[in-house]
Amino acid sequence: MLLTSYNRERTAATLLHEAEPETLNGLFSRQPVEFIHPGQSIFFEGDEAKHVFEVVEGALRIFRIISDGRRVITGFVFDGDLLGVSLKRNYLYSAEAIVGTKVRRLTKKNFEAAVQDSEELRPQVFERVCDEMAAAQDQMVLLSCKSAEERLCTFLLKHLRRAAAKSDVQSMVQLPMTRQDMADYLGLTIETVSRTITKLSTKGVLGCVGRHSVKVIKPMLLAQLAGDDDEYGWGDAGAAEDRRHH
Amino acid sequence: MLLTSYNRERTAATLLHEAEPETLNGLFSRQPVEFIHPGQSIFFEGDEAKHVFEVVEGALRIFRIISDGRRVITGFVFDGDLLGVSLKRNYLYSAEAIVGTKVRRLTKKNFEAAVQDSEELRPQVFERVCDEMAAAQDQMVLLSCKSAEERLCTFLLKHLRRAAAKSDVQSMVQLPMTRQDMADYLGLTIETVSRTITKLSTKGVLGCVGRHSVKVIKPMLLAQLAGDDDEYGWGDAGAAEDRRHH
DNA sequence: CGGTCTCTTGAGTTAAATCAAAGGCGGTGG
DNA sequence: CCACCGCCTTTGATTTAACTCAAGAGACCG
Repeated sequence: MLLTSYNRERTAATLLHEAEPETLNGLFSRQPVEFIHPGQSIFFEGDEAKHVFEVVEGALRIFRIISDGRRVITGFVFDGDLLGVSLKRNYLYSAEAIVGTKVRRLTKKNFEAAVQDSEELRPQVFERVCDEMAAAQDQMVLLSCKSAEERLCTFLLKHLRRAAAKSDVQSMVQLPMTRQDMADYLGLTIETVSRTITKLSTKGVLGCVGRHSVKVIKPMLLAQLAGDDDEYGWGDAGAAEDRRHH
Repeated sequence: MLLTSYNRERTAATLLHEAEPETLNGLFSRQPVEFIHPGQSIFFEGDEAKHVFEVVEGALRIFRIISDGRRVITGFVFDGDLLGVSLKRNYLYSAEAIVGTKVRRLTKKNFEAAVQDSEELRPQVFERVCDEMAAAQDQMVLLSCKSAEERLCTFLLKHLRRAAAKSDVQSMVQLPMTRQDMADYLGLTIETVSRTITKLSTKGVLGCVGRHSVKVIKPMLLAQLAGDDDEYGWGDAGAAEDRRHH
């Protein structure tokens, strides 16, 4: 609602028989790009969910403010991600740019109409929603029982994989968000985040380069410290020790 | 895979033009009912997600076992709920009956075919998935920053509302799960759950009746202690105090 | 009625939060 | 280009809510 262009939008029918390979992101390709300044919001928790957004470039934080004024970040979205797909009537969270960000939008109505009519698009939406659910589950596991160090390592590992997938410079991870953002995302305080990063740095797992990027020196150790053991253990099933928390 | 009946199933086409009002649960109405004993699983994390289940009666716990043997319960499902809708290829969690439970199943293939072809069913699935996402978000908020007391009150309140919606006896809440289940769901230990319930009981908020049900005596106070302030505060916007955690 | 399993209660420990202050990065203006 | 200022981050000291360990009490079953 703070945005400038009230974009003229193509109808669902127009959207359809145009793009050749029919990708979800393709739906947005003719929409005007909107620039969001750092700290600016694209919608607020409780707003009517009128639009679906595609992030073209940049990064946003997705968060809720709870009764006592604290902020919980439920996720970050980056270029290529969609925002606002799995919502009924209202946004359940606010979305705010972390850095200068470019987005495109479609009305929810047009987005859904286009998806409904396409045999190709429907499974793509389904897949995105499933991924979102899986991420939410992982986050619940993290918040339920991981230690501060495990949380940070899990977080960094996720971003390392993102970077690797985009074939960026090996082992360099860009972290556009602040320490406070990480704290609010990981269910920790800023001090604990800072101390834990320092500790990982001291251990030689990683090296900080400025405030917003780290170089991962020992990715294997990082993965081990994350405590996921990616996909249930390494075969020694039934070794349910009596470990409890942390 | 532990189940007995390898049900003959109607085809998607057959499923469709039969039920008059076309509800999601209606899809399952002709499927055979399967009985699940307490502690028995209907599927395991990692299994190929072949079926979608409708819970007819009873209660199940949905959980993951993490590398060190601990269990994280990501949700409970009760009668009327569907299980296995928002999954791609494999189950992300195990599902185990808490008490004697009745379920019906459809192959994922048939379920999805039936849904795809129906203008009435598609939005119903979408709504269920949205509710699931919303529940996951709420749980993240709970795990991120709520105290033990707030967690328990939030949990009890949710179950109180369930009971109220089913027009059961006012203020009596059935809790079929064990204290350990609650602990694994709320990110606490069994001792903390027990102590917190005792404290709430001492305060006169509720009274325990046996192990598996409580009588809520002061529902308003319970809601207050849950710390949700259902939908961002009561108007005093901008009163972001300097409160931090718990 | 006795056994087993679950739950409660107590005592002590700990990881992370809180409170407090110093350090350093980045932007601005002289 | 450099000095200053503000904000973010780091580091230190202390507190605390929840965890761990341990033992006893109560519910439910045959």
